[in-house]
Amino acid sequence: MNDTSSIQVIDRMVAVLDALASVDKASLKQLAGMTGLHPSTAHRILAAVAAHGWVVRSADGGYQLGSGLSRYARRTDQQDRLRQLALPLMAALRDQTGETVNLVMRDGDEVVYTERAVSRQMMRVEQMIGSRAPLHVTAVGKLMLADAGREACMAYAERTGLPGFTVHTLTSPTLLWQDASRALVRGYAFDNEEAESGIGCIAVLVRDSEGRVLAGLSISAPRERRRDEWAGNLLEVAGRLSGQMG
Amino acid sequence: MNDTSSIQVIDRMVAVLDALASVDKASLKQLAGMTGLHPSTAHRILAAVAAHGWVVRSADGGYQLGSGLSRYARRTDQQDRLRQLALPLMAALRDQTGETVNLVMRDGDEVVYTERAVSRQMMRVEQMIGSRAPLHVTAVGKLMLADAGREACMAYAERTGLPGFTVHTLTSPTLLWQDASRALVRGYAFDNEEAESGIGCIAVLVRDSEGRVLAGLSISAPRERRRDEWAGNLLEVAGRLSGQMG
DNA sequence: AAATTTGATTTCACGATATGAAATGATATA
DNA sequence: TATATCATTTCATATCGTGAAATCAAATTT
Repeated sequence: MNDTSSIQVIDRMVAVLDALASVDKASLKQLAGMTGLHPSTAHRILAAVAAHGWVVRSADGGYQLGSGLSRYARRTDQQDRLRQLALPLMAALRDQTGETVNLVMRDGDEVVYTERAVSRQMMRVEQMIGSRAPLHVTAVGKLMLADAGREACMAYAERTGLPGFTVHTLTSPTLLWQDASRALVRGYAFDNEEAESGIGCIAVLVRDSEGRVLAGLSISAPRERRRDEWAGNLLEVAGRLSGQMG
Repeated sequence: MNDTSSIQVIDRMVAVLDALASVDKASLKQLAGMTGLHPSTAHRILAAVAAHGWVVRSADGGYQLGSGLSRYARRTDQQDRLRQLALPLMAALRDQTGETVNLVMRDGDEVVYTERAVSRQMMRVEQMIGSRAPLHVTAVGKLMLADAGREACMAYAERTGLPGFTVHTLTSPTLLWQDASRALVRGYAFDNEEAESGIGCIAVLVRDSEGRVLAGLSISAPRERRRDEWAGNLLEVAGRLSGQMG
């Protein structure tokens, strides 16, 4: 890893930590050798990161990665784990319904399509992974707005002005809140051609064990092929995911 | 967190990452405010860590912790998770057998007692958490030696000289290898007063899904109370733990 | 549209700070 | 005991990170 950024010490520190991650445990000399750093420099860097619990020293003086690093990983690890756990379940859901299944996460005032299992039919709905959409035009987004509460939802409406995408887009704050809050209570939300004409969705939220929203799960299909019964399947998968996430 | 180590930038970087970890997402100005750093400094530090994937920028320019950090956390997180998962199972095992159950990890040429469920009987075996013992005098240690292979076991024997702790300690390299390798095949190992007179153990290994050894699980009891049947219980718990560890 | 504000980013001269050679300590090895 | 090996500390030096200020980019107001 010879990436170089603007701060030398940080690059070197990353090199040391990477070296340490690749071997579980190492002596100062080994680490200095692996990174090409002067032992004195490696020592100083290790002492600095050790002071923050990022590395610990075992009885024989060897260095190991410490538990202090896990506080940063929790969130991102959780997302990776969720993705991994979700993928097979999403594929199964795609096979049951024949339609595209999306795993969607929130970023600011948008949802991001994070993972998907694409329908195998000729006519199908397909979002690019990484693509984005405003909260109020997607089924998942509406659930997330509702979950954030009336106040936050209204603030969102004011902030964005609820731009219309189709004639069906909910562009009135009160209508949006009504629709969203009802969906939240019900447990699943619809998108009736609110983002794109001819396309309909059903979505549910995936939560962690403390009830915090991690992501949304949705099925996107041509409007006339969408079946309301799929809500049940979605809820079951979401429940299973919630259970599997610590 | 005003810990100060020997390297200023690293302290500041930790402060920035901690701030970021506490809020999920933040702007440059917010982070500079939270850490008391000059925006310019915060910006440079963020750019440096971003170059290594430690933080990422979302669509609206906000900073978030990135997945680049998870590579460091995997190992230590795994240990924490194992401990958490093991504790209730260990308590159940303690209640079934009435004896002390230990979760033991390897560190160099020693095993470390990491977690335990202590027997409630008047006469019981009790190791301090964090205490250590050489590999060849413990049941878990012998399994780990065998798992590392004949060569590594012999190297260990040469390196340490297999110091004797009791008259029962295996101080001959070939006897040690025989005993250990047989135990590995069988799936569980005994310690017949090899570490301390009057104390006997049974132990098994806990592995991850790829078969790597994560830890050992042992029951320690006064020699005459030890029951060979406990091996079955231990194996069942170890298997369940292996299954629950990704 | 133009003007204003706010925040992000870049620049740059300065001096604090990380550097690494060498000395010292601490342990293992012969 | 002597010798070697590795970890740690010291310290003079120049490098490297710093932060004030300038610039750039957007959002907001007039």
